[in-house]
Amino acid sequence: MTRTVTAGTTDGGARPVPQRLLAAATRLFADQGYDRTSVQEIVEAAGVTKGALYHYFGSKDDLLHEVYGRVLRLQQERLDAFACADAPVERRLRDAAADVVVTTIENLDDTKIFFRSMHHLGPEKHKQVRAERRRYHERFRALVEEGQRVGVFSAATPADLVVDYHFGSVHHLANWYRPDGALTAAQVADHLADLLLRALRP
Amino acid sequence: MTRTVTAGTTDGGARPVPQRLLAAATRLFADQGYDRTSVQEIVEAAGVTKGALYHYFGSKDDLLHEVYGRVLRLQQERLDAFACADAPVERRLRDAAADVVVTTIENLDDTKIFFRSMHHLGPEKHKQVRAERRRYHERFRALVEEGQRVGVFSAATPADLVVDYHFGSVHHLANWYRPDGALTAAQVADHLADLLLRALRP
Amino acid sequence: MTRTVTAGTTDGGARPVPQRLLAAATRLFADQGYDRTSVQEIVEAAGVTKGALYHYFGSKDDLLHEVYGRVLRLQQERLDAFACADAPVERRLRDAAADVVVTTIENLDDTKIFFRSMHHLGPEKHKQVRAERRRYHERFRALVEEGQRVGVFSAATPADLVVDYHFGSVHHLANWYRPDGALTAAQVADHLADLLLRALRP
Amino acid sequence: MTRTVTAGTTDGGARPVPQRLLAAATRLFADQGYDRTSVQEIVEAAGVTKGALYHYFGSKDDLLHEVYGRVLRLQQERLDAFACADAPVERRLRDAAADVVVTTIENLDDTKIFFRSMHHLGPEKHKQVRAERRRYHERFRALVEEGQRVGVFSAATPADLVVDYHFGSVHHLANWYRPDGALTAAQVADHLADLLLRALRP
DNA sequence: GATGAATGAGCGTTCATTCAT
DNA sequence: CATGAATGAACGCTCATTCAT
Repeated sequence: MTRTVTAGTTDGGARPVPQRLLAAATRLFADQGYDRTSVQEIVEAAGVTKGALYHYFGSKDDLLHEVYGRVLRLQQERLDAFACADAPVERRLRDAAADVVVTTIENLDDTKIFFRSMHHLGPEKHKQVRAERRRYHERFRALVEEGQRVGVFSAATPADLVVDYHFGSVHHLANWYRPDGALTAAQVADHLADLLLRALRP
Repeated sequence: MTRTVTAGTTDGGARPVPQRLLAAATRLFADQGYDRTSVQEIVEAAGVTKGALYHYFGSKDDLLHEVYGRVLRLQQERLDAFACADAPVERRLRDAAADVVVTTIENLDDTKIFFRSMHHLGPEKHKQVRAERRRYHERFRALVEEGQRVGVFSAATPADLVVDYHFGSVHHLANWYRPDGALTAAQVADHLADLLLRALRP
Repeated sequence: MTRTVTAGTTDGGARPVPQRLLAAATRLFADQGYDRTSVQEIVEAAGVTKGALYHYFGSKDDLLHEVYGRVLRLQQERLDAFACADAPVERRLRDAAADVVVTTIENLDDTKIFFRSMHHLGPEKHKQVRAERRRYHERFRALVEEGQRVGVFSAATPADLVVDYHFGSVHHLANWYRPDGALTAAQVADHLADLLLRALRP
Repeated sequence: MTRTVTAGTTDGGARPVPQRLLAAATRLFADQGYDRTSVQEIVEAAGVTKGALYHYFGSKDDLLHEVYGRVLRLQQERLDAFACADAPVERRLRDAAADVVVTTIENLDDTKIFFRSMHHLGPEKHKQVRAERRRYHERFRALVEEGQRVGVFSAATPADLVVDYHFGSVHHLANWYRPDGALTAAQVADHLADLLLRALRP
């Protein structure tokens, strides 16, 4: 029951309330988990009251759903761009595989939320997110299958499993990657894409 | 599925109370998440009362900690066995990589809990689990490094990253693997170990 | 169902805003009760915004008070007309008793609100309504007493009690009368007036 | 989800907690209405905490349901006793009609709640209460019909309507009867039963 | 060893009302 | 005239934990 947001606040150039709420919720959900984050904490972090939150969002669950919508839209768009590029399939897969790593690292909070809190969505929203996730998976799988068909990738492993293998490592980034660590996002992306392509060598 | 009776069973033939509680908690935590599972649900599922739970466990948190202890112990033991085996390093790594997949699938509930509920542990228990997890990671990494040193594995990718790559896919199993799906645990393990080894080909 | 336009209608042909609000509130209060009806629901049903409601009415409470005012005025007027008619007292009482039944059934929503929501009015409005109600009661009682005095009605029962006996059954209509039931409003009115007159036979 | 209450408190001879809660709720519901009475008020009046209330009752709604259960049971039992008595039908109806007045006056709070708050029950409980109420109505109607059949009562009015006529006045008692008024409960009962019987004279 | 009544703090949510525009 | 964002207080309810028995 998300209400459409048309205008923002005017007080002193601050970001509009719904965006402030979404940002606060994203950070808190990622840090503490969905269940451990109270609505009170969110509104305090955003500097508004509960009433304001429920003016823009139908429920705490809705807030989570919005986060999912944002990250799903972003990733799908980027994947589409790479998959449709005019390049050999091994190049397109490599670029897509590396890009999802970079994008994930740049939005680590969203990713943490994505994989840890999916089951907190109500059944209907859960189903919707799973469907969008599925589309994403299949787009990626199509690339792998294309490469296997034309013979540049080994067909020893089912394409589905290959996709889950790679996404597993992407998902796992939220568990170990630290921005102040030894590797930049681009370096990690390069290595992980490399591992995928090497694993697919015929 | 162990049936070892260690402490005072009162109602002849049933498993002792602490084990019944642990089993009930494991299933419920995996199905609904730690926060969504009430102590009341656990004791009802185990067929005891709250008093009994608090007799054996100091807190709900303790219950979770016990689950972690069990799975960590199990995985460490198995890895140690494979790592110390008398075989070429590529064989030892392959066996270890495949075994963690099988073990994970056989204990999917524990794995779900492991990755989704770590942040529910209190700080000191959290630290303890992370330390044990680290030891496990390093044991595995040592195998990769050994292979790289002796030249049977490519050294293009840092060993740490290789380990996280593989464990990412293992962790991800809880998100997609279904016992009634197309592939058996052994087949999945074979494929994933294969992908790892192929990615490491010099 | 009046279509009298008293104040600034803006959107050609629709009833003015205050009347739309009052009608919406009446229906909702009767269906769900005063407390279960939110101001938001009322304004949505009336097709206006909250600001508009608070422009015309001081509070939600005010809305309820208006409903009371309308029904009280209507019933008092009708009773006065029957009581002052030029006819024998038994005829006048009978007609008045039957008319209040018909009027009540024709405005069942108002009646539901009347008896269920009186205690939701603020103290001074409550007192005011009770006073008007009292006047109505006394007007009716006067008819009974008149008949008792002239001997056409039995004086075995105090007139006050007779009035409450009849009004009890009128009040109760909202609990059981259904427009699609076996009896028309007129038939019910006839029967109830009959019972009253028969009970008063000397 | 009412839990069965097996034992009470031991501190100082006070009534057990569930009974204290029920008594407090009854009084408050009658005085202020169901919606206007907060759970907080109830527990404060009963001298316990919310947790205690929810230990014994599944919901606020449950509390209301218990009140209904008590009054329905009581009235049905009394009606049954009078209806089955060994006496002419006019005597049995008169006694039953008078008794329900006395019982109602003695439990005016319950009656207020009964007629004003029925629609606050959830659909399932509502249906159940309506069914029990229906049984009561039919038992009473059977008495009227019996009298009409044997000719001691006029058959001019449908028996159903006669019953609603009388119950209307009983229901209405909560709106006007005051214990410190001019009439005792027995006197009011006598008069109202009288009116009913006189209305039914052939 | 085990019970279950009771606590107390906190939860997500609702809502009549206000007020700058 | 009318809007709708925002408030602030209250709501019904949950739950891990304690403790007298």
